Amino acid sequence: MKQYEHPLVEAFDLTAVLHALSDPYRLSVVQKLAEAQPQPCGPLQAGRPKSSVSHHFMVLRRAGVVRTEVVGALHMNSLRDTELEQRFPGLLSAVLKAAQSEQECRAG
Amino acid sequence: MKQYEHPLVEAFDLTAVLHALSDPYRLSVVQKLAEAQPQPCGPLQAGRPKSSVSHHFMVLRRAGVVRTEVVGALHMNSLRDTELEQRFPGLLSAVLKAAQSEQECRAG
DNA sequence: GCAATAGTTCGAATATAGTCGAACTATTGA
DNA sequence: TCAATAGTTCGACTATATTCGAACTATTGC
Repeated sequence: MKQYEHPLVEAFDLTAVLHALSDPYRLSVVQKLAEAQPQPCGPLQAGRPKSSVSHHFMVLRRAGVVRTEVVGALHMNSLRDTELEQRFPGLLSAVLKAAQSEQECRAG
Repeated sequence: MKQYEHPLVEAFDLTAVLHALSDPYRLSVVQKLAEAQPQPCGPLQAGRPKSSVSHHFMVLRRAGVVRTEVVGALHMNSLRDTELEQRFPGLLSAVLKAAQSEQECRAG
């Protein structure tokens, strides 16, 4: 039951966080995690091949956006929202609000 | 004195904005514009070749982060901060605060 | 132990981004 | 008109990201 490495809050890099959030699939994952935490990768696959999903989770983890805990056979993902809020106050919530308002705009 | 095209606020794309802000040089440009607006490209070059600077300003413009007005021989750049605030409230200010706090952290 | 499930890793292919010099356009000021 | 300045555009190159299938590891439940 080996666990993942996650960067410390002090080591968060703003451009890495912004880059992690700048991909549509990864942003959708973050939105879904914001609604229900933690979640394994499965329900977040959205039809992609597993290797692609795995890659995107790695990007999110390395940026400090997501924490993954291995629980039995499942890799449970959650947002590092309090840590992000501590390091970059207001950033994640602004992005989540923006993402939601954008979706509502597109919906009409 | 031909002017540039800029996307309408309604056409702003969140992932494009995040991507525009996720590059260290572009983020530094945004920070400098936040301190003094408008500014031509020259003082923001930071030692880069002009073609590279031009490319980054194009990315910022296309995302809606920056507006460029041609004034004589100068291309004056300013942040579209009120428009960004209107479309994605709190986003730009959170990014700017984060960028500044990160710099202060690194400085010690 | 064995099949099924969850997810990673590898490797190769493709796509997107960034970099830079050189040639170009537009404007200014002499 | 001419030289100088500001910035763009082009094209080639490099670097980084993304995608995907296939092989792999770990865990569960039977």
